[in-house]
Amino acid sequence: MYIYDSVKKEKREFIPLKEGKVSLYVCGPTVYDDAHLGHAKSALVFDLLTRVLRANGYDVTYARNITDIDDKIIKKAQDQQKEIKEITDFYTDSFHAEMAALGVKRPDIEPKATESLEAMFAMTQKLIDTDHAYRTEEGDVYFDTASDSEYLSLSHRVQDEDERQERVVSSSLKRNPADFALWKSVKDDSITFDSPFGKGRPGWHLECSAMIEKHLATDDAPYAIDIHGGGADLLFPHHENEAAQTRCSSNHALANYWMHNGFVNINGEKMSKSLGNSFFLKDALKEYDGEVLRFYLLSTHYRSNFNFNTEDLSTAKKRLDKIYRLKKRLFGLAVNREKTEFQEQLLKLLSDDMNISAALALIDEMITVANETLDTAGKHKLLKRETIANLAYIEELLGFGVKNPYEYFQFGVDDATKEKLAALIAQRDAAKKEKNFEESDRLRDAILAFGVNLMDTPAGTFWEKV
RNA sequence: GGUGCCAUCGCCAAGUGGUAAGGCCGCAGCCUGCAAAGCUGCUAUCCCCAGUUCAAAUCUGGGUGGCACCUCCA
Repeated sequence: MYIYDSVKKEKREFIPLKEGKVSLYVCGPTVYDDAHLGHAKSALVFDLLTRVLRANGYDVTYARNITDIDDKIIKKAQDQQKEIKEITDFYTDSFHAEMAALGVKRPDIEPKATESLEAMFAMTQKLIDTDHAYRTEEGDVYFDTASDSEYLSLSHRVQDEDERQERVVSSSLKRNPADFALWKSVKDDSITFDSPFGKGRPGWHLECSAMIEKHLATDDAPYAIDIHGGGADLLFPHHENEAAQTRCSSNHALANYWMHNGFVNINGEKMSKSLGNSFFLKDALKEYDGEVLRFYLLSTHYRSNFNFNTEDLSTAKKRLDKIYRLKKRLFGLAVNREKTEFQEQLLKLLSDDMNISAALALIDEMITVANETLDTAGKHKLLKRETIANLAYIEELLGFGVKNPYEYFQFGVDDATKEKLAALIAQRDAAKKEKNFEESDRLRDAILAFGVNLMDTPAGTFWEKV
């Protein structure tokens, strides 16, 4: 297994801290709004990673947090006059539902900030005790970046001279502009949490470090966890700060490997609230099968920036369709788990920093060979058995082709339409039988008008939603 | 301004020193009553310039063009 380490900036052979085991932590969503395609990309990438690691025999513990304390959440709660929990539960539930639609498996651990406050207090206290953090007159607790000689070693940033020299600006009582909050004191009567440092809210960066210590870290290793992942934008400052907190409050560095997934843009532009081009998953899932979105978002290497557009999406669907059509040809035959050369090669390609393009090329090749053989020698027992095993392997490793192939091709078609189509097809079959091709072609046009494709096969006539 | 990433067929996209994967689109053909699906065949010398090398898309230097991050952000 090889992984590109985005901190060391090179592809490295993956060697776990503990033989046979992998601890993985990924920064999850802040649940104050609906998830967009970027959240989906990140979740999909690390879902694939865990599948590949497990296929390689590793015992993986995968944690992805839910940030349920945040100024934006609090603001929304205040605006809508709701309890903070009402907001976070709502968006957490929809996040889970949408991830399920994408075939993203639930992480083993899903820690929430609200359930990890004690761990955050402990870490903050430790940092204060060791002079890596300080309290201001206003009651805030800041991490003292100057106290960490390795600060910025993660993102390889060079601290600006002016920035370093800059003195405390107006309201802030920070010693250094780069210092970040571990605990933000809140004096008004808005939503706060009690802590040994007074009423307030925890800093965002603190949450991940504390959760990792609480749920995943092993003390006798040089790193708390094997792999830390997240979106490319999190490297600085979020991960930099996380790493600093952990380094200064424990006897280990945070993570041995760092993985950052590329961004999803819409028509060449970054998704953002201000541009008004955020593409929410809930909207995408109304129009497209979750598995099509999964296939599309995973079809480009995880580190590349991804330019979402509907043309490429439909191209991706056509590629996924091929898997399902082959599945249709073998529908009803007994599933088996026979090991094949193809499976070995597929895993090898995905184990090379998740080379999805090479993996998909291999799959297409397998499909073509299978179709070709089925065309010419329909009774090929061994090939059928192996192909079924290969498709099952693709389902497990990549999560592609997991649905019933007939239902897959009926996405978004209501029952009334299905009945109409069935009736029209029956009429057309009858006309064909009488060799009344004028009538059968007329009926075909009527069927195609429903936005479906028609295909005559030895097993009968079937339609597919285009 | 600082730091970093990228530039491969009409589109998407692998390959990172040994002579260009795959998908979509297109064209021709097989199959089909005709289609659809499936199959076969055809389609690029890798942004520009210079260099290193027996050999470069792949390394080095210089251009040009795009993008990201710089303390809200997957």
